Amino acid sequence: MPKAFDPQAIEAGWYARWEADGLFVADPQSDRPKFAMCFPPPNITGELHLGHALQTAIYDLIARYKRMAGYEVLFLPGYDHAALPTQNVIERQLAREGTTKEELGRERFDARVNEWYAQVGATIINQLRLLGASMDWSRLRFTMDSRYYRSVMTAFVAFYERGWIYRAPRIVNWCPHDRSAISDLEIEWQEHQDTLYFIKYPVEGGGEVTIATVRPETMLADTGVAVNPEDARYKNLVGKTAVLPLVGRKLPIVGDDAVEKDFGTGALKVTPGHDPLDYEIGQRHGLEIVNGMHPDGSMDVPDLPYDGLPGLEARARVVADLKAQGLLVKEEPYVHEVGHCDRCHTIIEPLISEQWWLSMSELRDNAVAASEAGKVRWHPERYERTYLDWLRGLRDWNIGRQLWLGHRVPVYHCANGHQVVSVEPPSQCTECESTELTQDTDVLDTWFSSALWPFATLGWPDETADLEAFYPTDINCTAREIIKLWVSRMIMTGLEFMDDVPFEDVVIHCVVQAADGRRMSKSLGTGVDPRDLLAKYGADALRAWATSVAMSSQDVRFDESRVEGYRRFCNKLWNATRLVLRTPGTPPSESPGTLEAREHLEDRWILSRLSAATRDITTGIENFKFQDSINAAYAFAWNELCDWYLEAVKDRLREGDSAAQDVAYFCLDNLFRVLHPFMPFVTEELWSRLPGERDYLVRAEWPELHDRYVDPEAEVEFGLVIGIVEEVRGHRQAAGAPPRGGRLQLDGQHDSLARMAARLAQVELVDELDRGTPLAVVAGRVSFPAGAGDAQREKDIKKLEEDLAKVEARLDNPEFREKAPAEVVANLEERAAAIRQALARLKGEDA
RNA sequence: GGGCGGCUAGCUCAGUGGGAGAGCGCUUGCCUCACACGCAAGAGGUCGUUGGUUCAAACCCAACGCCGCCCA
Repeated sequence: MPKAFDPQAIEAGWYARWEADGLFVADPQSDRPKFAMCFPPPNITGELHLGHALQTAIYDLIARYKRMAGYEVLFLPGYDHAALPTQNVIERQLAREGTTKEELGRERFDARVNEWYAQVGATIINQLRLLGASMDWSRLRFTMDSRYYRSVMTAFVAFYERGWIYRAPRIVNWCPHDRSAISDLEIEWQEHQDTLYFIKYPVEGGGEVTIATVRPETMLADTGVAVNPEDARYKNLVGKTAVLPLVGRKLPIVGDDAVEKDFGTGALKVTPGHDPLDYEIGQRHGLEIVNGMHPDGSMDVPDLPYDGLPGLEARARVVADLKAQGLLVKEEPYVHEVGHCDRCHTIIEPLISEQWWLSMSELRDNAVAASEAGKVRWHPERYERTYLDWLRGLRDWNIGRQLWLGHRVPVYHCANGHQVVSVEPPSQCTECESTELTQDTDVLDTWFSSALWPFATLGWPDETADLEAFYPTDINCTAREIIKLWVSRMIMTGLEFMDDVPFEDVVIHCVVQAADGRRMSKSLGTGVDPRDLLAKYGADALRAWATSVAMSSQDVRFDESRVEGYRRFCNKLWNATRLVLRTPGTPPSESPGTLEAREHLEDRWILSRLSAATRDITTGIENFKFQDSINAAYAFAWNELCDWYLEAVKDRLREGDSAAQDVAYFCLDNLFRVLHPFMPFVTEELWSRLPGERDYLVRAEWPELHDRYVDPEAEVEFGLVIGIVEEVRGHRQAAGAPPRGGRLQLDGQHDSLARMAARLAQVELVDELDRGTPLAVVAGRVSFPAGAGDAQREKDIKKLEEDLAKVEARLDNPEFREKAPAEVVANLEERAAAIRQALARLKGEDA
């Protein structure tokens, strides 16, 4: 067995064996209780990032734990076509090649997309394997698979037939680069240094009104002017008509409460075609809607010199012309938030557009009711409120996108203007029997298809065995920002089509930031590639780190040294196993387990600690407090098993003592089991090296809590041994004595413990100290030949005296004695006594 | 403007009412026949500020300050 742990040497081999032996394939017919999770499908835009690694680690730890705990586990993988981002990636590639999708045409573009799917899909799958994700690859799903496609179409048609899908013109967020509507959840707000322009609009019958705007080019589509009816400055203008400069259009002046008196001049130009608030004002006052923009963001103002100009150029021309006409009153610097497409970073233009909408009223109400009935539990709980607040204010969902990539809306238009909606392409119009049918060119918002993920992946709308066995799934784990985009929508569609919530627990994990607190992103150069970390530290270390931070109450800054720490932990496990394995003689045939005849204190102690650790690790996972689990396992393995137990039994092991072997193997066996969900590779490897017939650790049983090994007496006694050893070492080092040697005098009360301590501390036991300066320790006195630690003793005495003063001050307070619980008072008194005793020994008085 | 989270050791973070913790880093001594990816011993913190509740506050309440996220 090599001296050091090398993750690269073992990881690929184990994953291949697990997969080849079908350990992750779920059986819907199994008698075991079912446990299912559908992995959130990563976007097929490229490689997985550190956030995916963290999420995968959480999912997989739960999957592996449940598998060991006796469940039939389905952990279903897949990926998402992510229409808008993927189209962006491919368009960028085409641009580098000097072409465009329009030049390519639909058909060749589709071929190109399919190539991309194959390539990136393979990359994603490979990365999930490298992380050790125990996914059922036989059930791999892609949102563009033909089966999945049919699920999406079926859902659309079902909604349509309920009358919830309709087409209507509304203000939407338009990305001029992608030439598509996007969701308001896909907008990034950035602060811009802009200019606020003050422009005079003449009023018919004399006078003028000055408005303020940061987007003067949109004035070309103005259809009104609005003022607050309470505003004394403008009261007399309401009902009059302004004349739009540069255009000459007549603009009714209306009074509307939505106008802020304090902004700009208090008078607002109203552009219902290009601003959501203006749209509402326009609706209230019956103002005309003018669309002044082409889909690519250039101006659509026929007969005006600005027609066809890109937005910013039009702005410059408009401003120059206004200035020339003396209508530009002034310009002021102005800082405000501007919306950008979160995929291509183009400035979003609100514009009026005809879109497909899904009515949310009933879906929303059902989802709210389900939540209020407690059918979904949130971890941490506070996210339930965030979710509900958003849900209650939910408006109809724009499900249409004007993209080339995605699920085409299953709406077919016939030559006579009829509309047929059908899962399969119809051969003729249902109304006029025309066979000239063309499919609507819109595709669906990607979230429409991913909203169906927990049941479409299981075969819906067919009544499959998987659906029967595994729906509803159990847990969904994701980042905050996905709650609205995805989690809420899965809950709504699950209730609608499956009549049940898609999962019972929602686990929200933290977001990993760069070390300097900035967002991790490739474009900022702040990203960390998980593959580099895997190469340096191994999958186990990366996963252990991920699970230790995932449930932090706020986002965490990435700290590579913590990943490195877990690699060292793997190495520690490796070497602890080496130590036990080199034990001579035949290992106990029935190990682990025949541990009833325990004579040695250290055996009783470590088994008691093992029981406590197992309990902490198990409850940590059950309560989604993964950091508690990994911390408990780490502390047990390193600070108890390695630092104390193995040190204490080294001699026994060397002599082939079968009880010590038995306990040591039992502890390692159990430790590898409870660590397996966190660090699957190294635990599988080491477990397989333990003696005896062994199947895979993947399907070994989760350990019981071993209550019979809980042994408070052993914990107290071994605690004393530890105390003596630490004190001896402390004094020895303070005295500048060599690491071994010195003398310890027995006190007659703790002699057997002192003997064990003397062995561990490598100090000589004597009946009577004869020279050197004696120093007191719990079980006697210790002395060292050279120097002796007077300075240390003085420090110790001082510290103890301070402690004692604090404790006594509290005990002297009559109110404390009166009102505090009796056990608290007793506990404090014990502490005071212990400190006094220690002081007495240190001062050389006999206690 | 509203909401949420955070402020604890040099760094990254645990810790929900009675003795301030971990990992890494730092100092010192050790290649002790599992491990130098190690062993041992240490140093280091008025728990953001100010009030309040309580016999007792890092923890509960209020206000404020700063950092971050979400929504408008």
